[in-house]
Amino acid sequence: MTARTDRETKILDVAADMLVRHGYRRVTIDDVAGAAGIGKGTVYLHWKTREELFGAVFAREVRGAIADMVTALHADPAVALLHRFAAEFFLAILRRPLLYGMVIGDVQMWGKLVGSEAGYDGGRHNTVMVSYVDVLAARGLVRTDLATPELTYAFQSVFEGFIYAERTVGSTGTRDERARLLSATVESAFSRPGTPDAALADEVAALLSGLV
Amino acid sequence: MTARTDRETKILDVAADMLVRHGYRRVTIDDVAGAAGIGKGTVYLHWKTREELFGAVFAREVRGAIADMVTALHADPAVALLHRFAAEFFLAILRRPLLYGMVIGDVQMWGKLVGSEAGYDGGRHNTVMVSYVDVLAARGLVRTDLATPELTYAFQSVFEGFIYAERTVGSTGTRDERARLLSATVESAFSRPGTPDAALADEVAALLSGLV
DNA sequence: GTATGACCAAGTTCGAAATCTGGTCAAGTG
DNA sequence: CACTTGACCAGATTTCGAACTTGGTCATAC
Repeated sequence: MTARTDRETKILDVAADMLVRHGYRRVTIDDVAGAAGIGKGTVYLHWKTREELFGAVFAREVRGAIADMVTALHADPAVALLHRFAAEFFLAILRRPLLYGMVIGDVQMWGKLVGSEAGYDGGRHNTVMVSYVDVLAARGLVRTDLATPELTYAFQSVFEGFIYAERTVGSTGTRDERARLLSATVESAFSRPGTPDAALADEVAALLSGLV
Repeated sequence: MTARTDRETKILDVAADMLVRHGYRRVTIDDVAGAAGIGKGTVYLHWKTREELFGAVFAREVRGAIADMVTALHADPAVALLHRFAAEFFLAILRRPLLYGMVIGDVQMWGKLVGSEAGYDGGRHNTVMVSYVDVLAARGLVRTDLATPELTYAFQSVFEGFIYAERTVGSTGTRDERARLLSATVESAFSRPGTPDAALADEVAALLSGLV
């Protein structure tokens, strides 16, 4: 059955590539099948509709970014700190044009799938972020004068502000420098000193994995 | 000549109202002239093109928001502090649907005028913000471990992040509470303790007025 | 000198015909 | 028999010219 999985991977690779290059509207199932070297009907053995196929492309991007975060958390538990987390996540998104396109709502790229929760539950995302911040709060790693929901809202606003600002060409310095700027901003805005251990990193990684 | 100015005001009032209600595409010069009780040709005695008319509507919104800021600065010099400034400006924008629509790039509302610098110079806006932050830096009212351009970039990212977050319905609390949350975020992220005097407030007001 | 609305060219909308494409499934393949 | 395929079709999309709308002008009216 691994041949089937390989084929699935191949189709998603092709679809992702064509999405980046031509955008949702212009990519047909025939195109994808052709470029993958299979018949159109075969695509439908994997996904019931076109929307589901592209939803799967998106879901894989999300899984990739989360996997990056989990890896980073294992390599260095300090990534569990809100400002380190922000910088890593920022880069994980910018590294993936399709993910970035979805976050900024690029209609040319994602067509009607923008903000359609295609293969991803935005409400769950929010819940997970609140839980994460709550875990940090319990360990005194974030400021305590703001309730967790407010702090999470503020953090997400800051984070998305930096993501959106990437569109502006007049950006300062390199992408890494902007990640560090985000980190410095989040650190002084929300973080409190402390050193996370592996257990905390695992807990955060587990939370993220719940986003599958 | 004041009759002419009155008429201009009337036309802009009508055009602004129709923009909010129907959006750029649906508002014709005939509509505006009709609702203003004048002939179509008369509109063209004030602006050379349709685009210029709506650009003037936008420019007036900007002037209104800046006037609010100048008033606030005079009423309380502490508004010159970055975090106070952020909260005031945030509310000044949200108070004006047309301005808010332009900031978030509402194409339905502003049509092709979104991001077209219609009657407003975005580059100048940036320059002014850098100058403002520089003034604060010179007085030790913001953190000094970041260069002014970086600090300004970070501030604007945070600010716009909170503006964009307003679109999300799942916002916490009231608009004023979110303004205070923005203020608290900016304060700990960028501000340093200090009390501005009237001279500083005037200086900042003058900078803003340069944006006409 | 000032205001107007009939007028016109350029742009937009409309509708029907032509084309394309998501999704199915009978036929083909190994 | 399990799997794959592409011809096929209905519904969606595009095309294209005709009908209509509207930005902008200017001769006329006041």
